[in-house]
Amino acid sequence: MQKTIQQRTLKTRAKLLQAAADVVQKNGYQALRVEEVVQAAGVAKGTFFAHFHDKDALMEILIGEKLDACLDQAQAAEPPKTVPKIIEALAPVHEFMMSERYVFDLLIRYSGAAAISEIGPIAYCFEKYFRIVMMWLDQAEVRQDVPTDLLAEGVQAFAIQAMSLKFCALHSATTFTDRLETYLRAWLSPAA
Amino acid sequence: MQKTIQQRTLKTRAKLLQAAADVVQKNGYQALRVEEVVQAAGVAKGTFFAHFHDKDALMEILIGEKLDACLDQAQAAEPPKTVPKIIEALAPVHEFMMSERYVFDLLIRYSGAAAISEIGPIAYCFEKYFRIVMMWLDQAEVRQDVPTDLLAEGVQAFAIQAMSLKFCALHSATTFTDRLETYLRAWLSPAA
DNA sequence: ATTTAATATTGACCGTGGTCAATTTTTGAT
DNA sequence: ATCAAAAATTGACCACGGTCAATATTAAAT
Repeated sequence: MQKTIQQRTLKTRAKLLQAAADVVQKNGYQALRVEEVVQAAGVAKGTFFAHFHDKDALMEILIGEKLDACLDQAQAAEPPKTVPKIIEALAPVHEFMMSERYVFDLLIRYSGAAAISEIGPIAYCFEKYFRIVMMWLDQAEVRQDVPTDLLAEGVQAFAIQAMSLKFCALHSATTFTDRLETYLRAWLSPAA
Repeated sequence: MQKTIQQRTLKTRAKLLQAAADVVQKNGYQALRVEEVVQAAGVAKGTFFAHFHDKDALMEILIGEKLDACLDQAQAAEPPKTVPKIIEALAPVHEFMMSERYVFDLLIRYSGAAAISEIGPIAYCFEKYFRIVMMWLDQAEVRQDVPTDLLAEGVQAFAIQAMSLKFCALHSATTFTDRLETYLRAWLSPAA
């Protein structure tokens, strides 16, 4: 079983990705139409699905790339040691995650790898988020009666909860940041 | 502005809901096709959309009803006072929420009311979940340094996190119950 | 009983994601 | 250079959710 990847394959894929990025740039993720992408890329519709399993797979790549960049940005800063600083450091990440309802839903849907053999770009980002927070917590003034990895998982859970509520009219009295701060203070503060 | 609802409206709606429930019974939620429902109900496709804004709206009703019943079941039992008992009491609820990937995704998507004026069945259930847990926690041996409503929100957040990971091949080593127990012990235990 | 206005139903039609047999292009062997 | 097998591309076609102008039915007024 041999598998030669032709040059044009890479070219076509690049064209599709570029075209898709352009389309997103114009109207956001939610409004992206496969038809529009293939037209902009100058290929047939079937070609799209020869390169990406479905529309979601393309979205995973586009959104994953962006999210990965946000995570890099967060990681580049000085490791935060307090709850407000942690929230501040994660701000670009959370901001992007909440930028569109569509984006948030897709992120949640693909946050876990469906199969071990194939970790998608978004599941990878969630792992990265986890690792970054864990590293921070290792050197922050937080409760020590619980393992750091568990604390980091909790931060992720609370961040998602706070983001969920952000899209919820019922709880719009409190801002995302304030809510997350309340959560994390209760979760991370050292036992009195 | 008067609005007379005709008798047949109620009848047609009931027929559609019954037909939909039957279809779900046979093949689950994920596989439900609007076409199949209207055929089983003996009405035209347009009629369906005169009664429900879209397919999701029907799903919200069907899934919301079922979830509400599960919550009633949980509430009927003796108020649990320990973490394992709480998890046990919530078991039927979580079981249903995880019964299908499709169900879980839809629940998350509609967990927050999009508009204050119109709280959907699922958002209502999430509120109910929150209220039940809060009542339990008021009389349980849990940490007292944090308001009960915040504790209850946390339980919800951790439950969702644990369910998410249940669908994730990467974290399938631990069972849902074990994971949730770990989370809740760390979150609810009184400060040492 | 008729009329009329409000309400409900219909089904042909559309938009969009996704499929696949047929065709074209590339690669490697001779 | 020629040819055969593998790989990539094409676009007509399908599935399914959703729309809407036309039609049918109901309820209330006379």
